Amino acid sequence: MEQLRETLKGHHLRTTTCREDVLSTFINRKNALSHGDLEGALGENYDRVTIYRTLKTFLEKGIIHKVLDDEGLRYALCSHQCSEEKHHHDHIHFKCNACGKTNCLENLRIPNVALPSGYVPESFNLLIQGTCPECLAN
Amino acid sequence: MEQLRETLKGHHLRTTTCREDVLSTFINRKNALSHGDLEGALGENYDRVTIYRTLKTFLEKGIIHKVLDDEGLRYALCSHQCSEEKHHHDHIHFKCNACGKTNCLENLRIPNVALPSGYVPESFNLLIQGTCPECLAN
DNA sequence: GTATTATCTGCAACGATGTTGCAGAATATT
DNA sequence: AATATTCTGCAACATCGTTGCAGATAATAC
Repeated sequence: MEQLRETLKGHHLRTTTCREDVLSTFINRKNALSHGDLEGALGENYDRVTIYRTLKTFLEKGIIHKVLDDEGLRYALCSHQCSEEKHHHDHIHFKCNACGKTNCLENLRIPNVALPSGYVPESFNLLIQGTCPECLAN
Repeated sequence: MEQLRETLKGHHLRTTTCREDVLSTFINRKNALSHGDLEGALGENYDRVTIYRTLKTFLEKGIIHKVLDDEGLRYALCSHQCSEEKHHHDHIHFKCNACGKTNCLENLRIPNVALPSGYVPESFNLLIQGTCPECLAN
């Protein structure tokens, strides 16, 4: 509760109930969420547009980042502290084909790739699909 | 021309002018294309819906595969021979932030990633963003 | 070459997704 | 408590993607 406010203040955002609720939804569910997921969870309390704008704001402020899989666009919390100025961009995301959930594997580094000459890389984004530990156990 | 027909026949598809045109657009432009790109190129000749269905069919038959970047969904030719039964899934895509084009780096392998225990990977998809050789030269 | 069958295409309508402008509401500041 | 700032909800719109159906086209059989 109090922590949510801290996060918002730390990114120079006013604390509103919508922002608190969106943020806590990201924290409670641990996987990446689409706009639709959030609308499903909070849609009765807030307007679709407000949720879109909240996501956009969180993106710009570096609170969340985009996650892409074969189904489309989702968002996940940035655990490395990102800010408006400096985004930490390299991510590995794992999507489970059984439960459909996608999450961010925080502590892994993407190994170096030997690109053909002339290609100058700036950011890397690796999506691995397979089976997650929870689904493997069942 | 003749080659297009061969490709279509090889995937058990009827040769229609729309399919030939979509396929040759993929071959001529070498980068990944969105539905909008194809609509821009062929939209005066074919209905939007037909282009959507052509893409869907090509996907199912393993002629093209999805390419995702931060802007959305595109498609690129499968150069490794994919079929309806067996798709070759591991890809490295490079998106140039200068010209905006995305293409598939065919001959690279994605290096192994040491996943936490319990994660069973099936396919890998790496998106690298940066500057491409053409834009670097200019 | 013509008839038959299977498939593809265009049209219309619809649903989902995402954006913009603006007035009123809520927050932070004094 | 008053003010300035910024958020939110509403309405309207633009884009993207899907479905049903009738007519057109391609492959097959004759």
